[in-house]
Amino acid sequence: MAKRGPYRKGEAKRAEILQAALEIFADEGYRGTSLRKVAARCDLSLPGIMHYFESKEDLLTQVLRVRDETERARHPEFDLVEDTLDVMRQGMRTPGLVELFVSMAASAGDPDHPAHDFFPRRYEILRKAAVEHIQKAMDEGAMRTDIPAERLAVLLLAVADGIQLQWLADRTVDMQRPLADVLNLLRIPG
Amino acid sequence: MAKRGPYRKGEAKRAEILQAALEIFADEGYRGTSLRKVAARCDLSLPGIMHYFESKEDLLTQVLRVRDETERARHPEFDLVEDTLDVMRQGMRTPGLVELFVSMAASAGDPDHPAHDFFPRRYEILRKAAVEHIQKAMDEGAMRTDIPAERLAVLLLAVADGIQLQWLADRTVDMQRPLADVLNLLRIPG
DNA sequence: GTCTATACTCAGATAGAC
DNA sequence: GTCTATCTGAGTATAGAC
Repeated sequence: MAKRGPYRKGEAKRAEILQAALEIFADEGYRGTSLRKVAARCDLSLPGIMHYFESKEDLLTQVLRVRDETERARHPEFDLVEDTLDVMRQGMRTPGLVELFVSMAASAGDPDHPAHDFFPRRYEILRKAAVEHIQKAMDEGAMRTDIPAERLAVLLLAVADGIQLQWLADRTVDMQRPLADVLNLLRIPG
Repeated sequence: MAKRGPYRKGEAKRAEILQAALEIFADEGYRGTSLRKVAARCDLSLPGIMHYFESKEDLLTQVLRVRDETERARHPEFDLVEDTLDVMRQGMRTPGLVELFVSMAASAGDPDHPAHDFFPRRYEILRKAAVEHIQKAMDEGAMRTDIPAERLAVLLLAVADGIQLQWLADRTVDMQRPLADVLNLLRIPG
């Protein structure tokens, strides 16, 4: 399935553009970052970029995908607590990407938005992974079972997302604390 | 302090514009709603609107303010549980406003954004109100005290915001459940 | 003070040459 | 595969009528 010639180069360029976009949004924040800036960093014109992507929103959606994949690669085996906390730490280093994520989440409600499917899928994956680990903790008797694992997963994700919103407004809030707090509430004493 | 003549009319028009904007964003969603549409609904030209507001972002910030005030007016005396749940119900009826809120939260990180102060202030107010009620519940022995009220307030707000993000992606998720779940976790059994 | 008309700027998107 | 040139539509800025 190894591609040859121009195809290979195209894929590489596509990846380069996505990486450039990710860095620029990370560095300069979501607001006021245009595709022309991204183009400049790739030694390309705007149409040069549009050759590889259907639209700006399409490009940004794929930036989110790349970021997720990068994060996933950093965590070969998933650990509910440690990994979630690490994602927060990662976010604190790249506010622009958190802004991008939140902004896209707002627009992706529109069925015509290229990220319209991305978010539900993403939540489904995260929820499923969380449920697994919660269930395991329950089986081990380390976690209370009076609320079903599925509901706890939704709750945990909500805390993780919600604290990021507060953090965007006030960068002094502790992003890790609330997560630790809910987890403690769920832990069976002893 | 009653104003007269043109002043009065100006204030009225300003309010009318904000109301129109609120309705259009509520009805048609955040994405692809332009100020020209808002202008049309007010029988005004675009510059006519800009006479009253510094910029689009300024206008939208004030829409958020109006919405908050409307909500507050619906709840003369604040009740932590019931009111938060009611705000969720309100949001379910107006997804476009939730999108607007989230989108603004993303951009308002920029110090130059007109809503840059709005969000921290808002969170501070909500947190303070929440702390008060949590403290009262603690004093009454109805809520566990092993986590300080201030931290619980942050946690509760995070759940409320976070569940809205999940709901934007998948409108079948239960927005009230997670809130009810954390509150149950905090309640002292018996 | 209220508002329109006009014009300008900059973003993303598109056409077509090379 | 990439550019130049252009288009469209958004927000914005200014001049001036009423």
